[in-house]
Amino acid sequence: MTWIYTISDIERDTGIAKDRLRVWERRYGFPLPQRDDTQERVYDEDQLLRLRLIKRLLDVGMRAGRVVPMPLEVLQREVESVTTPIVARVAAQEDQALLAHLVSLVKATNRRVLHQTLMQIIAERGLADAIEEVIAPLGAQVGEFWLSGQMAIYQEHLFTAVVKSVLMQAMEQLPLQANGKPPRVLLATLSTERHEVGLLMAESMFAQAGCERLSLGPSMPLTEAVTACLAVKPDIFALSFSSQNAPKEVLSQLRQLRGMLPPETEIWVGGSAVALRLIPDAKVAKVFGRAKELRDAIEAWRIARH
Amino acid sequence: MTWIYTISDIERDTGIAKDRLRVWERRYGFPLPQRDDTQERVYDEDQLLRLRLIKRLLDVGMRAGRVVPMPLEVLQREVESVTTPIVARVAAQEDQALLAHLVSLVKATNRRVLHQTLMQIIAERGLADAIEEVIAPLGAQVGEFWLSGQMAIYQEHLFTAVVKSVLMQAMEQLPLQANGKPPRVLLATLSTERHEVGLLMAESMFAQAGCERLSLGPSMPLTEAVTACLAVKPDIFALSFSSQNAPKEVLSQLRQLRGMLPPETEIWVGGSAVALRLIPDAKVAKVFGRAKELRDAIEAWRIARH
DNA sequence: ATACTAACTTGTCTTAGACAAAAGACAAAT
DNA sequence: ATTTGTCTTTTGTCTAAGACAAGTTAGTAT
Repeated sequence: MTWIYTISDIERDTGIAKDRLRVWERRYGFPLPQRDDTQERVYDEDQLLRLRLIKRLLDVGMRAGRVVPMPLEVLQREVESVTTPIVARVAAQEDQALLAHLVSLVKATNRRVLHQTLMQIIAERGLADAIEEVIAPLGAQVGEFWLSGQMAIYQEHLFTAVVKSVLMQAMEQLPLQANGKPPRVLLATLSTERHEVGLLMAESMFAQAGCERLSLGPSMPLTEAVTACLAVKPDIFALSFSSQNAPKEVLSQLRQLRGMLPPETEIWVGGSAVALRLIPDAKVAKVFGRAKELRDAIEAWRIARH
Repeated sequence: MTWIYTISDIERDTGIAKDRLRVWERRYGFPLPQRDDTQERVYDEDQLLRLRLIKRLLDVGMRAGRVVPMPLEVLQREVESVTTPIVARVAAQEDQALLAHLVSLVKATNRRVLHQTLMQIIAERGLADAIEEVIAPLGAQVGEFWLSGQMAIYQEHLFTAVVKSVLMQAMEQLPLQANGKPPRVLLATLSTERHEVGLLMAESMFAQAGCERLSLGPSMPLTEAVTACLAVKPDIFALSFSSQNAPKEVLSQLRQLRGMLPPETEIWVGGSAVALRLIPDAKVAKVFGRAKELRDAIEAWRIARH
């Protein structure tokens, strides 16, 4: 079965605005969709696939003029060279077999066994290490498979659903005595961000450290996040940005936030958004690349403040 | 503090496309935003509030030409007359005090007590009744408060986060022997839908009935939902549509689905979308207005098939 | 090397016109 | 009294090309 898509479909799927698609067509000659009987654009599967890859490369900071005209094979090579090192980096050698097994569970849509296996890994290694060593790398790998067309979207959704459920369950099962300690943390994701898993992983790290936490969930408008922060007055406002976010958007939002929040509220950010690597110093926000840094930082905060 | 908004901000917040905002301005004279130094539209808080109410009325089927020019007070009256009966209907008299208490917990952002109270209610009444009698009505009430400006968005997000966590926890705690029975159910929300809670409530009902279930989570593209369904081959494909969905969009998606799925796969839909009330017969999909109907339908399915 | 300016890139806004699909109105037929 | 068919109006979304600001790169001067 081969599908065709309207410009709205393409916008919804890729997150590339209609205006942007039209102007690429005008400037770079791609995508050049067919037209239907009323002269409206009709895109095909190949173009959608290419556009997904293009979006990924733009998200890591490449420029449209270079990326948009690339043929499919070049795009695939570039995307692979961008994502593979990340996956290789995050997973330790001895866990590669485990990861391969988990990936096969995702591909087999075996929800129950996947859930059980992950819960068991958490029980063995502890929540923080399980996230750092297994769940986060697995997420990166699933994302890569989806992007390269080796995994259907529904399998990726299934994986996300299982991880959400596992993390929530694990947080509830943490020993109660480890609860309610400072710092008080408010967690959220800003309005453009729809990926909830990164936020849940961060929340899990705070939960394991016994912090008093309040998660607003995904997609808070910036102004509302400020309102929430002024009402809740947390010690730390923690945000997660996935690689789907445009770098300039991320930086501008963070700068706005820093300006609107009282200086005693620290802003901590994490996630795979490239923009985070560009944040110059700790004046705007504290950036976390790996889960373990977060654990250390909570420790450091407690020593500094108490 | 008073904020101003660009046309992009308004689109993100209300879900009304830029084109639509511009054409309303041309045709109905509202919203008539200020212009900044480069002649770009600048909207204010009042206009945003009015547009939110307008969106709600359009979602229940009113026409733009009538609704868009309405002054604020009329809009508020209309919205109230549309939502109040729903809230009044779903909550039993004896639970009104409990609901008021829960609402006050949401307003006080008291996550922990809200979570505990809801878990306790589930323990007392069972998952299905707790949803039907308390959680669903509470959700309707929170939504109404948000819409009328009596509750901040972050409080609504907080409520959503707590409900998600409570339902997931409750599902995990269900007795194991009640698991894995037919019908096999695949759950999802289509691409335009971002509200996950309705889906979780449905999943909870299936879980309590012991069904083997697989949730794909929110925002599946239609074509991918079909792919998933063909791969998983469930007895029932369950979908949730919130009132945010445009009626014609919902109906068209359901008709497409019915055409693409094998006839032995039943389509069950629920949620507050108005379009669902328009579905003529059971040929396209089975519609559920209340949680209890779902329980009966599962029972009926089992009797019919086994 | 560093800093400053100039040129280029790129996304998003602008305009106004066209049109298809949905909804409403209304008459004719059952 | 309800249904059916046709005509009109409403409404959202598409189209085009131009403008421009913010970001990036390149080139020159210090």
